[in-house]
Parts: sequence; C-alpha cells; structure tokens
Amino acid sequence: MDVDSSIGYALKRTATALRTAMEASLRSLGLSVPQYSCLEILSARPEISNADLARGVFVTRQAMHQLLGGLQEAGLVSAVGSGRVQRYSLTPEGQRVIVAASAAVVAVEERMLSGLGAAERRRLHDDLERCTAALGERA
Amino acid sequence: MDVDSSIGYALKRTATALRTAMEASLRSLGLSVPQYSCLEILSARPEISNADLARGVFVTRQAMHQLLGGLQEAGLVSAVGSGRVQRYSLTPEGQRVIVAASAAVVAVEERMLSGLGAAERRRLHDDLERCTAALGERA
DNA sequence: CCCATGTCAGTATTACTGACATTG
DNA sequence: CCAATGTCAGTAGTACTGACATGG
Repeated sequence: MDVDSSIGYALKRTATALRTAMEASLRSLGLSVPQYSCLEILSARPEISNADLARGVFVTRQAMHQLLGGLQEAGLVSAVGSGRVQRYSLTPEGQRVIVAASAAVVAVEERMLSGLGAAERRRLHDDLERCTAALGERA
Repeated sequence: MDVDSSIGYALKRTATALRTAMEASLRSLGLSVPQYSCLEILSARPEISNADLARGVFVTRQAMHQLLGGLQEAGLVSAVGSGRVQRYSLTPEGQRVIVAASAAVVAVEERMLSGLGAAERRRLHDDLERCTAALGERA
C-alpha cells in the first residue's frame, strides 16, 4: 500500500496536524488537549459524575480521575460533594478559561477548514461519521 | 461549540476508531501501530537511514532509534552497516510480516470505507489533504 | 449480596529534550 | 570547523491494569 494514497494515513496526518495546532493554541492558556476536552464536556453537561465523564471520552475512570485532579489543583473545577457519587462543576475561573479555550479551538478548526465551503464541510463531517460507524460494527 | 457537530471531534473519533481497529488487527502479528508504520516505510524505501526515517514519520531520531531497536530484536529489521550513516533493511522474516500486516491494515481500512464509493473516497482523501495543508501554513 | 463507583498504586507505551562523540 | 548523524540518558504525559473500600 502506497503511503501517500492511503486514506488512513491522510486521516492520521490531518488528526495529528490538528492536535499539534490545538496544543500550540491552548498552551498560552495553560491547558493540555485532554484537559480542554474535559472542560468542554463539563461545560456542556454540568454536575456530571467522574464515571460518566470517563465513558463520554472513552477513557478509564482512573485516567479521568487523574485529569480532574489536575483541573481541581488549577482551580478550574470543583467537586460538588453530596452522596456517594462525586459530581463536578466548573468554577468561575474555569468558566472564563473554557470560553477563551473554546474560542481558540474554534479558530484553529476554522483555519483547518478555511479551504472548504459550508456544503463541503457538511459532507466531510458526514463522511467521517460514516467511517466511524463502519469501524464500530464488530465483524 | 457543540461536541457532536464539530468536525474536529469527528476527525478525532474516526482517527481513534481506526487506530483501535488497527491495534486489534496487528496484535496477532505481534506488531504495534508505530512498528507497523516503520516497517511499511522500510518496505517502500529500502536502505533508508534512521534520520530520514524519522523525518518521514515526523518523530525524533531518538524515538525512531528506539523503535528500530525493538524491530531488530524481533528479527524483522537488520542494519546494513557501511560507513557513518546506518541504513536499515527488512529481513526475510520482516518481509513476510509486513506482507501480512499490510493486508490486515488494508482490510481494516476497507471496512472503514465500506460505505463510500470510489468517487467519495477520492473526495474524502482530497478534503483531508486540504485540511492538513491549511493547518500547515503558519499564520 | 451485588454491582457501580471512587481512589490508590504500579506499570507500560511513546515521544520528548539534553548531551556528546563521530564523521564526511 | 561545521553540520548532520547516531546513541546514551533522563523525563514527561497519558492511559492502562490491579486492587480495594464503600455505598445504594
């Protein structure tokens, strides 16, 4: 298989380039990409539990636990204690940071898509979803 | 930004699903994904040097050095010693393995793309290349 | 009693940076 | 001398598995 003509390689190159650009953009805010992802989900779904958060990002509870620890130390996230299951919310500082980080990430994504029109973007999104779905089917 | 509508997230999900499927498929051959990539390039460009190999995969010489060490231990790659610059080639065993591994990876990619026709595949490849190129431009 | 959860540890994988000798 | 290369360390970031206490 020729490396250049492989869609798999193209996919990897694009994903890597996006991640690198995101890392560069988030660095000034003191966030790593996994931390940003965690904050973004926390912003969309407040009071979510650690276990649910982990499932949403497809990592283990332990990995998410560690990530949340770092975000708590940074004062971006606080535990909402009541009952057995720990729930988490953004602090006011965390809300400020996620607004800025989200804007930065949107800018990066816009740069990536700058060569594509609205219809092409929908098409690309749809193609990617189809690929993901096809891989998900175990057979 | 809504997570589900983001092309960046879709890209990441697809790339992750592909990597996971590749890992599962390569495991029976005793190869990791980075090792497979290294063998694939070595197969396409025999007698390549460590430094060139590293540049081709966008990792450091040190990381590639380590990867090659593992492949040599496994008997899949041998150093072609002559002169200052070390060059590497696949052993007969390495050639057998890369043939099988390449077939396995092609099968995974085919599964991923099973919902897309030939024209759609070209289009997707082209879109991805455009995205990568747009991110590459520093500005 | 059972299952899910949170949490503490240890480990693995991978790639990084720093440093240095060597060679063409 | 210089630039590139190979190579030896050490370190970092991320996620994994195992294990265990706890609570609903």
